[in-house]
Amino acid sequence: MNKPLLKDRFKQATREAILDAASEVLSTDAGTRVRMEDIAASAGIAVGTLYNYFEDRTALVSALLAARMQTLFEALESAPVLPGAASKAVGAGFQSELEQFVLVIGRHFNRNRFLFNILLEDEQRRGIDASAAVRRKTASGELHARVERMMARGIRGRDLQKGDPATYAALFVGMVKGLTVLALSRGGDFPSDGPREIVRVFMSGAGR
Amino acid sequence: MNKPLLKDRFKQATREAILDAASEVLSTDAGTRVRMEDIAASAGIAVGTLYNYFEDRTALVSALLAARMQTLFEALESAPVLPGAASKAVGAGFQSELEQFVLVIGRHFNRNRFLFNILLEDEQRRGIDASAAVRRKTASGELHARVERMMARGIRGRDLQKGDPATYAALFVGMVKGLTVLALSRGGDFPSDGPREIVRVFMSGAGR
Amino acid sequence: MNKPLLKDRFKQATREAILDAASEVLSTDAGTRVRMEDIAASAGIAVGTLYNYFEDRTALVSALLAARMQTLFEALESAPVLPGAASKAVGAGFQSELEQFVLVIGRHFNRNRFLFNILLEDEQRRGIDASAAVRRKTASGELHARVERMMARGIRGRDLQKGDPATYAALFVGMVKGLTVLALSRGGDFPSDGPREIVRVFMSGAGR
Amino acid sequence: MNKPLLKDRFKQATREAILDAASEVLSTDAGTRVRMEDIAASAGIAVGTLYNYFEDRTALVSALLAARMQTLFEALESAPVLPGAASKAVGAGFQSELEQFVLVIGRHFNRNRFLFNILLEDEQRRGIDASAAVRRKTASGELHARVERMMARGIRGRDLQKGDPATYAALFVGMVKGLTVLALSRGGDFPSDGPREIVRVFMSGAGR
DNA sequence: GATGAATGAGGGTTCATTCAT
DNA sequence: CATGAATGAACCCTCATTCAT
Repeated sequence: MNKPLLKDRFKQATREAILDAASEVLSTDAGTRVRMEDIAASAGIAVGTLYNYFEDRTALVSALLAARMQTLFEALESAPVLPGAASKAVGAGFQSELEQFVLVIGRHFNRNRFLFNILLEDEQRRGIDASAAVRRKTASGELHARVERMMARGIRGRDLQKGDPATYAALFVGMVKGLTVLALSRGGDFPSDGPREIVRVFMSGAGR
Repeated sequence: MNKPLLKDRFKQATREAILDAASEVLSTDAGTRVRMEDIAASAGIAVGTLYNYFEDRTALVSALLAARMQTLFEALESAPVLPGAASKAVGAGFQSELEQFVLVIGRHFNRNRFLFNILLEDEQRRGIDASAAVRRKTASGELHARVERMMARGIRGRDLQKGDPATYAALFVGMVKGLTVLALSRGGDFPSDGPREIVRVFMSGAGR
Repeated sequence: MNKPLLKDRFKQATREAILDAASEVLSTDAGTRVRMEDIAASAGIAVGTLYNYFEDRTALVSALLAARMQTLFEALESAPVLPGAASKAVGAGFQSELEQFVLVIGRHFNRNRFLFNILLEDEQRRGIDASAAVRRKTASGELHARVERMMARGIRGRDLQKGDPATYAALFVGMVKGLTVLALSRGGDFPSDGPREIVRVFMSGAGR
Repeated sequence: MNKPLLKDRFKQATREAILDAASEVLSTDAGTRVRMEDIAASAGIAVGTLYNYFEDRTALVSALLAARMQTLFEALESAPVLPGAASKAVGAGFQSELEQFVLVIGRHFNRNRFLFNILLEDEQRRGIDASAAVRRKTASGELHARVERMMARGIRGRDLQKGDPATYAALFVGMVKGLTVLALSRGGDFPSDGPREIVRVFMSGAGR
């Protein structure tokens, strides 16, 4: 009998519907503190129901963030090597990896504008408890850690000049965010040539 | 008669004292919602008095942001050319300008951690009304505009490769923010070699 | 055909199981607000089912109280005369009756601690509508009425001095409750020598 | 300058006005859970104001109870010896003390019907944490302790037969409550001959 | 009839803003 | 002009009750 299974599936679906609704409201009313009632309305359910799926407001927001980051991480994981990336040019592999990374993130941001808001909130909160353990748990902390590993690999593989991987990661992620902010402020999507631009500047510089 | 002048001066001083207090609590209790009462307490005055100087909470925060950005802009304006910057190397002038820029911003962030939080909030709100006019009025918008002008100059002066000045600005500012976030998360100050690192990567790239 | 009879019997059994469960949680979590869900969980059924057996929360609690009082009243009714009570001493019969009464009540309280809580709630509600008719319907009102009849009998039978039977009843019941509260506060049972003590003081006084 | 003093006095007066209002509502809507909004309305102030004087709902109710018990205890303390109490009859002093005690309590209950409700709530809560330390802190616990001391004194002074002072106290307080409940149910005041009746029965018994 | 998720009115609490002193 | 208590709209959360399965 698979009844319980079906139920679980339904429950899971509802959870996700709620998260989608929350995402929706968070994207629309960016910057304003979103009320539980709005999330419920957006999901087409009653306030009380929210509490059948999430302990409280904080739990809901955390779950939303975690879910979206989870998706992002999976996308990053399964990113196919860029066509033509298996080029012979020195460092082509690493550059492709970086471009792929930015591409996936850009796409993700396009679909989850709210994510950006949450991520920023996340960073603000950083000041409060900045222990490494806590940092790792935050979404942006985890993202940073991944990039840092990539950078360390780049250094080891002689694709990058020697330097602090964390600093490289910070600069690189900063560029991605910078371009995202620009896109947001222009009301458009993350530009399609963004990945190439970022990687070009990051690897070879903007100077002549 | 200069009485009104004195009064105005006093009034101005009080305004600034309030802004300092607000800055203080906003930096300290970053991430937690700061109440008007907290700001008043930090300034050593009564809540009601706040409203004699600022229309409402939003006005106060905006004024704080504007004041600090004003200071920042003045500092950027009056930034002395770096010693030895008048070097003969091609592009040295532009690079110095960039380094100087980052240096001043870094210093500023060290003194106004709260600024970072506010700036982030600022960006979040962007989504709501992203018209260029509005954008220009926001603090980070103005900052971006300045950098964009710098980049345009760099392109014209052949210090930078051809490209979209806004994009260059976004990447550059992004790097600065990235390093700031890293510093915050490490609980330290903006690194003293930050300016050089950023400009190096931005101009020449991190690749080999 | 006796099917409906069986059904009724089953229904009655379920009702009682629910009341037992309610009694259980009300005794355990005395003082804390007991939720319908708690009662259902304790009974091992679903919340919705509760409403198949009782109109609403109030009805359930009332039924519980009524059932237990019913049991108490039956126990009082069928109380066997105390062994050796048929003594020759003047008033021995009446005293025995009182002792028996307290004994049965004490036993009952030991098994239904919750009862005490409910009874107290009951009294609180008294203030709202204190008409005699209503009073008679409440559990403690009925209890009081019974004691009052006993006292009236005592007066007629010259076991008690002349006086207001209701007042005698109030004092007597008050003593029983007093000893119960003491037992509860000590975390123990109603003391086995309680009946004798109460009747001794009530009949002969504590003075020398 | 006595301004702060005046202010404190005003603040204190407001606190008491709030407590009076709460008392009023608690007496009127006996048995129903009283809402903060009702207390505020009854006090003629806004909800928010309540929180300027009391931490939260619990604090308010506790303060009310404590204040009223405080008044009661002071009344008990300062109770004048009953006229004619200095009689020569053996035990007259002790009996007077008891009567005086009941008289004061009865009067108090007449003015603070709500108190009764709270006290009962108090007892219900007893079951949860019945440690002696906690018990002493509750209002009814303190009342009981006082009576117990009186009883111990009575035993030592040979006014009472030997026995457990706590038990005597429980029986005595029970009688007082019993008579109070009777009065409440009749919608009247604590009877003026109540003290005499109670003490008569307690000391000499109701039997012939 | 049993189930338990959905409902939504209701209650406690917070805090930006006002205004009498 | 400063003060800070008063205000009350707004928000989060609970839980008795309903109803589709």
